[in-house]
Amino acid sequence: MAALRIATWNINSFRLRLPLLKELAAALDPDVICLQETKVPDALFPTEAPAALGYPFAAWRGMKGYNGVAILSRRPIAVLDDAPDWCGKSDCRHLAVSVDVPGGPIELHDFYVPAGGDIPDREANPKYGHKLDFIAEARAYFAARTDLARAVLVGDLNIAPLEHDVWNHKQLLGVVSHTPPETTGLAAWQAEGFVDAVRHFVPADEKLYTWWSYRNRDWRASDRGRRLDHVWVTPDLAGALRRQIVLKDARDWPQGSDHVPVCVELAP
DNA sequence: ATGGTTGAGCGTCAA
Repeated sequence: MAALRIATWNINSFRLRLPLLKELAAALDPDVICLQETKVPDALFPTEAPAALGYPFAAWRGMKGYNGVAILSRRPIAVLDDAPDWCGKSDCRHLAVSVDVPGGPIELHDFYVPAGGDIPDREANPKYGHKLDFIAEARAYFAARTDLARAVLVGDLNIAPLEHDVWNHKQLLGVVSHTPPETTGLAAWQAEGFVDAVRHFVPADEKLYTWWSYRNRDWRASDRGRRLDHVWVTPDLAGALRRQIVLKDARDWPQGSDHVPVCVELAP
């Protein structure tokens, strides 16, 4: 096959924004779509929807109210069920599949890392502690995966790791998503076997965001964004990277998510 | 420093 396009999007309610998935498919023509914050319990998942969109292979892991991940694919997938129950919470933040690709299967991980609350202090805010623990567990998991190859990791990692992944580095050093414990933790996780597929194309000194808060009156004018959504690949796939797309226009879709889709094309 | 907005699902909680 010529190319494999993998998109990731925090959809912030699968059922509410199901119509926008058609826009996403039209704009990016992805072979695989990884979603986060589906906010739909498995029993209520619209099981016919993925095929109707042109993605006959799909897997989902959801719960009531919060979290939830899903993967829609044009190519056959098989769920990999041997990953840990992260932080022992069974909270539907991770889904891993093997994607059937002519050059050999690709191991694909879809993550929704805890947002971590508002106060960057483990004692005052357990949600921040949970976030740091989650990152440490993920790092340890991939450190133990000495067999890892042809793998792609995507998702809303809820951390903007680089200085130019936020609109104001100094001002955000104390804001959850850009604090040093988070950014160093994420870098350590990535260093266990991945390269940043988007920064592979976009220089580190160039501002790049994937999320703009709902709380700004004019998100484009204020442009107080953060790069929270990521695509990583194992080094053996780095040479197969062809391009990246951050679909910024999706932030203006009617009743859109506060995150925009990120897409990477590979020639695996 | 604060508040600003959105979604799930009907209380507020989470983001």
